[in-house]
Amino acid sequence: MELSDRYNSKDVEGRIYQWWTERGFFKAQDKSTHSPFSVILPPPNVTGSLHMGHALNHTVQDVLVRWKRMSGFNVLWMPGTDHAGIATQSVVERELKKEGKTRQELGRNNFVERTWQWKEQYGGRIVEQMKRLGDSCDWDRACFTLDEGVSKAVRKVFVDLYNKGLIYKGLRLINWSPALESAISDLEVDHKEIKGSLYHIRYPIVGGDGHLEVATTRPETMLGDTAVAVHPEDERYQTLIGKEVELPLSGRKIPVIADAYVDKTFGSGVVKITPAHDFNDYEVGKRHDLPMLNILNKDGSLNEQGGVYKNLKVQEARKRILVDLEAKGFLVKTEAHTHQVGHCSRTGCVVEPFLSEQWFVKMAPLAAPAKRVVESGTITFEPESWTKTYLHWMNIIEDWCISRQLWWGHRIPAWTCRDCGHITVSEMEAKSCGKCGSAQVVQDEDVLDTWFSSALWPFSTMGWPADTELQKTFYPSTVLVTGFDIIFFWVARMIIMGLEFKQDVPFRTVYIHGLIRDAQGKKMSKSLGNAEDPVQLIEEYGADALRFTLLAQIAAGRDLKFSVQRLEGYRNFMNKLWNATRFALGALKDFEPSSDLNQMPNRSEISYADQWILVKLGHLERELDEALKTYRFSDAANAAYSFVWHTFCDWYLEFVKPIFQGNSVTEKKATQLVLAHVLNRTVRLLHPFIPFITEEIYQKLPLRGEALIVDTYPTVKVDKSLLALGSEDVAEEVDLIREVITALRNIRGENRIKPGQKINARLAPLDDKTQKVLGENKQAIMTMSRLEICEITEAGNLSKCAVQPVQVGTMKVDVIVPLEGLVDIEEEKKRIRKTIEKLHKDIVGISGRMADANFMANAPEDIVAQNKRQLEESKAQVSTLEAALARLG
RNA sequence: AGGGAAUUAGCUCAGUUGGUAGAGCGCCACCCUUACAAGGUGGAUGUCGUCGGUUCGAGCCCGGCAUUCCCUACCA
Repeated sequence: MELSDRYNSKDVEGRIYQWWTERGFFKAQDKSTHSPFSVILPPPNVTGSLHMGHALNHTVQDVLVRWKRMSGFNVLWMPGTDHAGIATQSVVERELKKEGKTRQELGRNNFVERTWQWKEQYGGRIVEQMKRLGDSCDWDRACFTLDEGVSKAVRKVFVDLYNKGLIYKGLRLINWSPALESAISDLEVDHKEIKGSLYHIRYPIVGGDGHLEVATTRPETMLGDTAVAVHPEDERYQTLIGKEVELPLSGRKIPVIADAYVDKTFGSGVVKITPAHDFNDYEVGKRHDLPMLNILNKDGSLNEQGGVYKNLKVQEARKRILVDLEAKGFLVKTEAHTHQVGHCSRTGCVVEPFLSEQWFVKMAPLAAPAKRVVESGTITFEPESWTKTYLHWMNIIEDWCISRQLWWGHRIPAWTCRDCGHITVSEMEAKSCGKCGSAQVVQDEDVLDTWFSSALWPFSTMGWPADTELQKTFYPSTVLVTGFDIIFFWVARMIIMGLEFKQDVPFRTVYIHGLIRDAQGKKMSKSLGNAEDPVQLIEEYGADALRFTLLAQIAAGRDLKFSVQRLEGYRNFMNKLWNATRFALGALKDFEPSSDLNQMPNRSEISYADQWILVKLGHLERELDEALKTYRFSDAANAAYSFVWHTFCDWYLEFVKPIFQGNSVTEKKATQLVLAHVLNRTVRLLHPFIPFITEEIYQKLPLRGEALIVDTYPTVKVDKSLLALGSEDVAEEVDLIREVITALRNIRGENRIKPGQKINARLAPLDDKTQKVLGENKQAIMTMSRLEICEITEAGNLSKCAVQPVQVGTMKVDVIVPLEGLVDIEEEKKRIRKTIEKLHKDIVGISGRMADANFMANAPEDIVAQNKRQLEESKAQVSTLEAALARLG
């Protein structure tokens, strides 16, 4: 069983994942004596492919899920995919277009059938990509938002809300996407800054010879003007209020009204009012009972109200109207003007405010309880700062337009009676009118906003409205992990629906992570061409490396910049771990594990280094536990990284080498046992972060259970017997040894002594304890600093010597290297002077403080004592160094 | 306009209760030392944006300012 000297993720990941799946390790129990832990995966669009945002989002969830699974919880990670109304419909329409067909030609039923076929064929792609990343979801429970069960929930919710008067149909001004020929919600509108123009236009006053000058960015909407408005207190126009003006080009007469909405200082202080095509004007129109004149067709062209401009698209009509206005002398001037224009987040087209019959959810009564559960802390946001944003939004929430003029989605369960016009809303197909009994009923053509079904996801996936064991066990879920961009689309609406239909919140904690940006800090997007493909990166660097890169950088709700360079670094980390294992397995070749995995060595038999690594392992376990509990993933990842590389590899394995090469069988056996345990424990600790490599390693360990993924997660509280073998005191002693070795290496390095050249050293301990510790670790010091002779004795003559004082806790030693015949003395003088300078800086600072009566009077005793000690020691070290310097001549 | 966040080494960022600044990458020097050159050892680098306040003591707490970013809402 030879391991290659490079970790090759490609050989490992697919095989391991398949094995986990076959063994059913991801499965949740409907009912269990173990505490539940559940996470609902934000269902990605079936049309989608995995992007870096998913990679980050899923990695976080997988870490939590694996950590809890190993900690003995009954874990459910509920996966699924979203039908994504518009996105999916567009994909299929594009396909049809290639065949020269349209969905209208196909007809609704055939089109929907065709879309299902597309979903069956391609919809699984993103799921496969999720598996590449290592997502340990309970795949057998995977749902799709158009599944029969989920659809049933959707219909029930719709009907219930309708019966409660919380869903209504109404003629309203809504955001209309001409490209989709559908309504979209406020949230689906992106405001972009556009450099446009402000046109000043004359509206002649009826029965007078003057005119009013109106400023507008959208001259074409004047065809739909039903008034002009001035501020009620604007002196300039007092006499005109109540009079009429004539609409240029059409000659239609409209009133001059007064409304406080008008800003006297902007433009001319006169506003044209187009209630059917502007949200503010709509409100003004309602206040003044103005006619609402719709001038647009569904595709964004002008309708018959447009007169000679009929059938022209908005942009074209605008140009023609401007030409005509100019020709007839109505256009006063044109100013450059930048303003915000709404764009459809799906198609990018300019959104038109459009008067149309739509279905709405009345939000105010539903939002109130959803606000309270956050205010009261029943649901907490992590990081907490999002609470404010959430509450702010809930305060200004408007009714939610839920109907879409699409074919792909949940069709609205409402039937209109041809005879009496009554609307029958029903979970089952309505065969007759609920009022007059007529059989002439037709179902509403529209489908529901995709987010409507998403809002029910936390319980619709668990079998609701049926009363299932699954819901009893796992609802509410424990934590929801998502980006801030869908707090309002999704999180808020899930809270609302959960409270309304389950009488309980859908989750306890909302963990919000940031966005992934490129190395320059730009948002990753396909159109910018800077989007990294996670699947490609997994191919090249491995899923573990990618996961670790994301985890190491994720800081509470802040965006993170992704760079391949960093990914490479963590790929190297995987390799480091792999090679450490390779070494350890070599050292454990003749290791005979006891049948009892819990068998521990005797404390008296294990080495200093063994005790030290166990102490450090305990520290790591405490750090990881703390970090994971508080969602500090980067802290966790960094602690793990540092332990593996800088504690385990750099020091422990080096300390242990002489033992394995030595003659003491007892010592060797004890160290083997410790090494085997430490390695086992390390991969268990790292598994949630880097599941593949750790499972692969685990399967090769002499000490192991059946599968790492279901082994227990180590904490300082469980399996205490191993960690109890470490002693903090001994660990400090090993830290002294490390410092001594570092001092010797420093002397070598700075004096340019060749790594291969052995040198002699004198260690002058300044107390008995240090003397003993040095004596017992002499071999390690000699090996790791490449010494020929190592004397532990008093300092003696310092002539022609490099000197470095070392101190850890109360232990102190001067590290001395005779340099006779070795090096340029000047180099060593420089080195010593540098150290003295550093110490001097300390001394000046501390002496200043000690001389300050205020400090002495107010600072706590231990701080004063610490300063005092530090000062004395620094002074002592300086005098040693100065003596050495003097002897160097 | 309102709200939020950020400003620490060349770059990306940690720094959880105030007690003399850390990591990774990059950089410099030396080394293919039998786990790993995707490696080892050593080294250099910071008036912690700015001004003031609280404190014996501030990267951290408070206030002002500057710059940058994000969100929400909009001026026709």
